[in-house]
Amino acid sequence: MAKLKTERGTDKAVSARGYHHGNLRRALLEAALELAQQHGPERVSVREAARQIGVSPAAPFRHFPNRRALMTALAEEAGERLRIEVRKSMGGRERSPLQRLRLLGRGYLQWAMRHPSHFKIVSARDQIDLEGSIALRASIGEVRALTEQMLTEAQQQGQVDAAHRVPALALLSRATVYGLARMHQDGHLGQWGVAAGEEAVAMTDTLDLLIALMRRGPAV
Amino acid sequence: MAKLKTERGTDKAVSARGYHHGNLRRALLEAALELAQQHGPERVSVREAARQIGVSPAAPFRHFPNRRALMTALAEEAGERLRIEVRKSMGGRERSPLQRLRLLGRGYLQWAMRHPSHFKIVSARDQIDLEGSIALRASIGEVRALTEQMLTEAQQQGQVDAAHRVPALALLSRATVYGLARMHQDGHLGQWGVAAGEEAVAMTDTLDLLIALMRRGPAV
DNA sequence: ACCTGAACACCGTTCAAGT
DNA sequence: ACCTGAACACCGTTCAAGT
Repeated sequence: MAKLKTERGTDKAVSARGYHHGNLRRALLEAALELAQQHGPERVSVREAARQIGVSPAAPFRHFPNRRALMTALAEEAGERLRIEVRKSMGGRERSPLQRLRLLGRGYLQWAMRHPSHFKIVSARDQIDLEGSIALRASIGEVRALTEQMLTEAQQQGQVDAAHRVPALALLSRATVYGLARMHQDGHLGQWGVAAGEEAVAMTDTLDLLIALMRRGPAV
Repeated sequence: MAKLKTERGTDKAVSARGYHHGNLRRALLEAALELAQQHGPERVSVREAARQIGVSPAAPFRHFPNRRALMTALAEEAGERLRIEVRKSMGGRERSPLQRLRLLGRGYLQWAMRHPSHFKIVSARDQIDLEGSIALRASIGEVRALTEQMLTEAQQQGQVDAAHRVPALALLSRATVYGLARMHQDGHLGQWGVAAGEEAVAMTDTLDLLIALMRRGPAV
């Protein structure tokens, strides 16, 4: 059996009592995520996380300068997962660019629906420090790059009217997908005629509608 | 000169000292709004509002059962203003339905940009009780009704392809506008290639792009 | 009818002191 | 190097008591 190692490379068993915890940083992130899943990110408390781990209320501040830094670290992990999910769902070059853009959006929407806490954390701008996080900006940046790439290729292959600017098309795509995910999260879909349980189909149908509108009609 | 009356119909001057405040409810809403404008809605504190008014920390709870009810009341006022603004910006029937839909969206976006605190409050779902507020749901409902009405008329007049379902077109419109307003509020526009100071034009350009895609091209 | 004072159970954060 | 204990300045909310 392979030896389990802690991050520092010691072989000391993690479950032993009496030590200075060993990996409090990791434990804090996990406890905070669990709290976010239970009551929403805005109600994650550093003290409560410390309490659940069995450590003093001051201990977390050795690993995170403040609450916001904890939440930002959580958002970085969530953003990375989203980035990976989106990449995976697009598939490879055997598909058309517009089809891949659609799958990108679909992957984003499905991830947001399946992992509401994670999505809440990445989009909880008032709780995290987006400007200060290069990791988070990099994750978002890759999604944007992929979006623009698909649109550029779609125009080159005549799937999308080249009269429209790619950055504008990308922003429209992003606003639509982000708006749908947010409406879902904020509980607004019901107000817009989506029956309970029909959220998933309504969201993907809306995305499909945008893709259909972008697709160049039969040549005149 | 007309006599100014308080809500209870007494003529007692509001500025007099020593009374049981007279209109604490109104004063709380104003203090809370000011705090929201200063540090964001999530940092509005009932105690701080009471302090600024010069009343005990327990007094507010005579007028609002809890903090959430205060925030919801604030959101109701903001939602009503948004509804009025949107109605106004649409103009009358001398304009085409699709043009009016565009103006509706534009009015929404401009209001969100000009009154960021108010927009933050209406969209701060975790701080307010949307389900419990008929007023707020009514404001949102009217915006939705207007959106669907414009799209129905646009289809009848041949401006929009009748092959697409109106509720789907309405949801796409809403998601786009809400998404743009949210991206602006959440500080995501910079990440999507919008230069500082160009937010307003980028947002309306994106809306215009959606309207252009919805408009039926020259008949085949 | 409306407000105060005091209390309770919470926060985030700091800092000296312990191991 | 990492954590504790105690403290400080805050919260939201309740409740008896005051006017």
